[in-house]
Amino acid sequence: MMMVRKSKGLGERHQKILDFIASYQREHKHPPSIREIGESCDISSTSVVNYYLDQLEKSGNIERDRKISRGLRLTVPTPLGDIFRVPMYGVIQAGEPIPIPSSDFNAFTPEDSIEVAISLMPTKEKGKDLFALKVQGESMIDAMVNDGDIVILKPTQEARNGDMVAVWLSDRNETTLKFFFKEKDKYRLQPANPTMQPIYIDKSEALEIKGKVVMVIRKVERYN
Amino acid sequence: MMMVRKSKGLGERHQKILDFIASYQREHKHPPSIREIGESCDISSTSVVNYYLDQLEKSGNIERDRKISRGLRLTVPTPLGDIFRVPMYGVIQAGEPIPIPSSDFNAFTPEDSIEVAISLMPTKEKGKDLFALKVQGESMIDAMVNDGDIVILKPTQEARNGDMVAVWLSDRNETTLKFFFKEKDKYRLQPANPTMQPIYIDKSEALEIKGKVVMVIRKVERYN
DNA sequence: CTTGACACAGAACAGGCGTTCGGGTATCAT
DNA sequence: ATGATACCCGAACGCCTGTTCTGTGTCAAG
Repeated sequence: MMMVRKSKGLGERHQKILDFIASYQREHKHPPSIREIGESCDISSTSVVNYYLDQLEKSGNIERDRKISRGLRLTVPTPLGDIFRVPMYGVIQAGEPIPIPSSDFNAFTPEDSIEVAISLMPTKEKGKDLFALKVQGESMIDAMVNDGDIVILKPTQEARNGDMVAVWLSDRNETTLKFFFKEKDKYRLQPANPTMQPIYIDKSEALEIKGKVVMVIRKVERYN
Repeated sequence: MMMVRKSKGLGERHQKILDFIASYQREHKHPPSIREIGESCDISSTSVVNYYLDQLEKSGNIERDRKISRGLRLTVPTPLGDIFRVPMYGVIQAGEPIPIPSSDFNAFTPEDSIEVAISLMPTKEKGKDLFALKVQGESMIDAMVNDGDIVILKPTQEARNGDMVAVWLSDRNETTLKFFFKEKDKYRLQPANPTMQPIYIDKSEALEIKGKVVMVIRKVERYN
């Protein structure tokens, strides 16, 4: 029978070392030395630290530049704090409902995500629940959003006046992006294009706010 | 009279060291040592490298952790390789010419720049000469570009058919963003909004292409 | 011409740091 | 009991690296 002294994968010691590297890196802007890891994790011998680092490297948790001082870094969690990864959940188009993320945390694949510099994020909208959709079709030109644009949304069912929202009008079977205003007995949906007229939705009509638009990104490719 | 051996600020050597640190960091994921800097920049003595690093630290270009191997990092240009810094050169609006960067390298202040994740850059358009402009006014709605949007441009005087260009029509005293097509005896400037009609510019008219639009970023704020 | 700031070289020092080696001590299967 | 395995210690080795000190040549100012 196999020995089960440690739960086969990462032991407590491994995790502690990983955590220390991350926090040390945040604080000092550079990785710790072997001896510093040892002190922090109550390991009195550098060889033991080295022993664990070897394992962490084999298991893919860290990378090491041998022979180079402090030449180790975390691989998995992308410690670089300047970038924000937003999962891409699909497309948004006029005739289809908006694919919003399921309530539980589904592990999103990094392949299907886009990166945004956090300095570009508006108004500290840095909630971890943002998601992105790719615009399909030219049905949202009145929102100044073109085919192929990427819209970044924050899932919400409520909106404040002036927010740009993604709504599903089930009566009309239509998805649209508009600025949202609640008025006396109706909702006013104002296109982003100031030359275009708003549409009014009676409160009796179904209006499902699916998310708030935070950002639009357009990679300008060749005209087709 | 003052000595003018070096142009008072950062000399050529300083810049070379700064560049080397950035490229080394990108490649090795950790900063270079003093001796590595020396080899790369043709400085045979570590003391001279140290001498320059001291100056770069005093001038605020780098930070150093003394006594610690490779304990230096760039402060200003964000050496992390996943992000791209684009200088912001001003505003673009219909009635004014486009402020293109002066041909010589003018040191841009990081305050007036935006960061873009490198993974967002279209089609390897990662030339170092990109610049950004903030759109002022609602005169470019036919290009699907709204007031407050940020356009990222690549300076050029020529365009291929289908490129989206920023042009200055001196006859009309107008700046505009359009898709560019060269036809028999005229230029066709096609709005991004497919519901709008193109305008035609006779080749006798002055048409100055100032740059190619690479990307448009819109931070969606509250409607005003 | 002298002075002094400046840019640089070279060497030496000392500590930082990764590496390695010989030796321990548990736990578990045979 | 015995060996295998995992875990751990301490010390030594030696390169890596930042630091510092002495010296040299240049150039502008007094």
